[in-house]
Amino acid sequence: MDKQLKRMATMQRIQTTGLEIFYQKGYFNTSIDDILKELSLSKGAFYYHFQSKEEYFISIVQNLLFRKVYSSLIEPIEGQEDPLNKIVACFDDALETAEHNFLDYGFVLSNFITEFNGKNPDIMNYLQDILKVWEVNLVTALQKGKTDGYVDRHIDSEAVATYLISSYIGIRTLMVEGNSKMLRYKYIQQLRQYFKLIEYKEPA
Amino acid sequence: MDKQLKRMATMQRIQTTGLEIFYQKGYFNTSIDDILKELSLSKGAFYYHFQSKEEYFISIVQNLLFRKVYSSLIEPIEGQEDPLNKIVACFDDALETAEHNFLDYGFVLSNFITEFNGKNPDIMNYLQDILKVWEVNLVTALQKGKTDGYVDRHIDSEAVATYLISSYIGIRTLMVEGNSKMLRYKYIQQLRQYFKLIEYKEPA
DNA sequence: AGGGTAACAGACTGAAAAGTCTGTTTACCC
DNA sequence: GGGTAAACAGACTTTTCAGTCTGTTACCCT
Repeated sequence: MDKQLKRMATMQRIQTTGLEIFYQKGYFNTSIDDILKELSLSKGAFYYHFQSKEEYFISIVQNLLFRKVYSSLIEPIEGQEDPLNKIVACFDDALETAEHNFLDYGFVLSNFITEFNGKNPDIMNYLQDILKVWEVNLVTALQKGKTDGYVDRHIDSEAVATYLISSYIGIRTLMVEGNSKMLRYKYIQQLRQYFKLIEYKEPA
Repeated sequence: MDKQLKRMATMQRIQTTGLEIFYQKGYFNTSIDDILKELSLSKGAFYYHFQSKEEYFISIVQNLLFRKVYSSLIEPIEGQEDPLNKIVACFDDALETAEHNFLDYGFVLSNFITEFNGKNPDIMNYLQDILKVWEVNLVTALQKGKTDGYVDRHIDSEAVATYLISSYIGIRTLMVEGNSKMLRYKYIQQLRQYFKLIEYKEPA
């Protein structure tokens, strides 16, 4: 195989597996050996490609996590008509993947934010940047919804975006306890209710 | 000092400091030595009172965390008239203490749930029990609100309770990034909006 | 007052984990 | 096909940490 390609492939492999295990066990509770065992790879290989555990984790955040959050939670809404329904559909999709124990990257993100809060400001910045992109994009979608006649002009888009993200993070935290199907159903139900307040009303 | 009292006092001291440091640094990232250094106490003293780090943590959850969650988030609502306004006031209070970097126990709880998820089922049970008590109590308050004429009879109390807890946990996760005053304001604003849907409406 | 036990001190042990270093294999180039 | 550097293997070092163990102090009871 081409060496450049091989290098890329190996790094990808190490990062992908790392994200899964860091998510499952937490950063501080996961050893490099845990990941290498899963990969049947040696220490030498790892430290050939990455300088340290921290630099390795940051590369995962930037390369994998950011892109995944973008493609699963931002792109499906970006530039679309009818933002409210798109948001509901997008959140519901993400929660469904979470139900089947796959990675739900919005939650992975908030999980890491919780873990690194107050412990590693450097990593926190990278994580919060993703959160900001998400928030900015929701605000943009809501504003566009106003001009397109889908969203009530009087609402505070930033407040709504904040409320949306917080409720999403919260419901995913609750979903870890198991009864996730019911929780998802209840959550989406209440989200639709909430959106009734926000949607454009025909002027009387 | 009476020996029994001294024993209680020392254990309390160890537990209180432990909760603070575990919250700040995380369970897995905190060593017993960290806590003992803060207390100027020895290993011998610690292991005289507690069997292991795990048993120690569980005692903190049951003795301190449970009671604090109860007194800060459950008791203020329990049995009161006008549950919706009581809930807003209670959440606002808790978020205000969080702003000043004091311990907000609802968040401490969800923090630990995030940290122990998938890692320690035993501890998870103790944590989720607290969450259940919180939820049950909100449901009860909402139901009582229905009979007392404060809450719309058509709402799904369990769904609302779930939504409340999740949004609270979520907003606290977001508040770690600093701009907490604004976040709190936006959150409470949207919460009031949401409650307009739920409150009792005079029959036409 | 002094024996006994609870409460505590702190050195020690063993395991785990991040990172290093030296040696080996594999792929590319001439 | 042999030289070279990239890619990897794995033993080793150093630190950290949970838990142990032996010794010491403080308090209580008779």
